[in-house]
Amino acid sequence: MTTPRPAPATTLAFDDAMERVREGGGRITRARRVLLEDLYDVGGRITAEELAERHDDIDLATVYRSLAHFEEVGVVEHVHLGHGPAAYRWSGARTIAAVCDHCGAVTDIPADELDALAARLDDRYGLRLSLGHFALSVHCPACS
Amino acid sequence: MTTPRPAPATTLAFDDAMERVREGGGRITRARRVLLEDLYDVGGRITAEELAERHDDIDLATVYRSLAHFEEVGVVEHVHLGHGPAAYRWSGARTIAAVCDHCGAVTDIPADELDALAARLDDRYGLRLSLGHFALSVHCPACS
DNA sequence: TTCTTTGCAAAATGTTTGCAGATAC
DNA sequence: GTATCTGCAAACATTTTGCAAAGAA
Repeated sequence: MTTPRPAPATTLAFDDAMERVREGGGRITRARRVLLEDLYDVGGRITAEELAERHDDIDLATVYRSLAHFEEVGVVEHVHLGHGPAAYRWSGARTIAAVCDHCGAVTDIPADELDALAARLDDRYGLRLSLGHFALSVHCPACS
Repeated sequence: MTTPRPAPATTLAFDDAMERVREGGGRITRARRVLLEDLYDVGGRITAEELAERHDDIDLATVYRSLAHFEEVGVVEHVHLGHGPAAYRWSGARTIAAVCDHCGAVTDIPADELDALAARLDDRYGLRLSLGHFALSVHCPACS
């Protein structure tokens, strides 16, 4: 089989993110630059603790504070995957997490699978589905 | 004796739940009976801490352990509403929670709004959508 | 210089566990 | 009688906060 070319992982460029961090009233410190680079490079989801482990000159509290600032200016988002710590990733990915209730496996599914639901919720209840902060709970094939 | 209780919107009868608790290898203790009655009567979602507050002769640890046992035998289910504590409710309700990212307001929507999505996820990814343990993240009308 | 951010330690929050005594069966 | 359940206290996991020193603008 041919390996499909990966879709662009994000619509948010690295330099734009830096710009937003600055515009949000924040300073570009070494810790923030390093964390932002790492989040960008990782592409997928990562916990605050994992980030701190990868940069043992950056305190976990600093990681949390940086992530909070990044979220405020919209360059990262976090999701709660059931139990355990929150998972952070670079903004703009067009997938949402489906977490297996049983084994915890995370499957990413294209966000547009939810377009119909989103339209309906908006229509009938005035609710705007928020794709970033949201995980689906499922049973994966292996656990079904 | 069995206290007759008005039936809330669930497909699981109170006596059946008691039976399941017993069949699951569990004993019917005073704490369990009281908690089960309260969960049944409340109908909606409630946190472990709220349950403990309503019954100050029952320790919070006992509440958690009882809830865990109730979940094992399928008479209650819990959902993570974003931040904060998990919320428990009697099994069998056919609604799912939509939590406002911004203000935390919870709107219950009929579970069948998700039937189409569930069918599609099963079809395309082999994932079985799990309605119990699952909250949608939204912006409510007031916060939009 | 001035205001923000950092590291460290401590607190806050939500949940789980160990243990000795109480209770259901 | 005996295995399970309970209360209490302590541990645990994740996240937040206070504060003095370091760093960005």
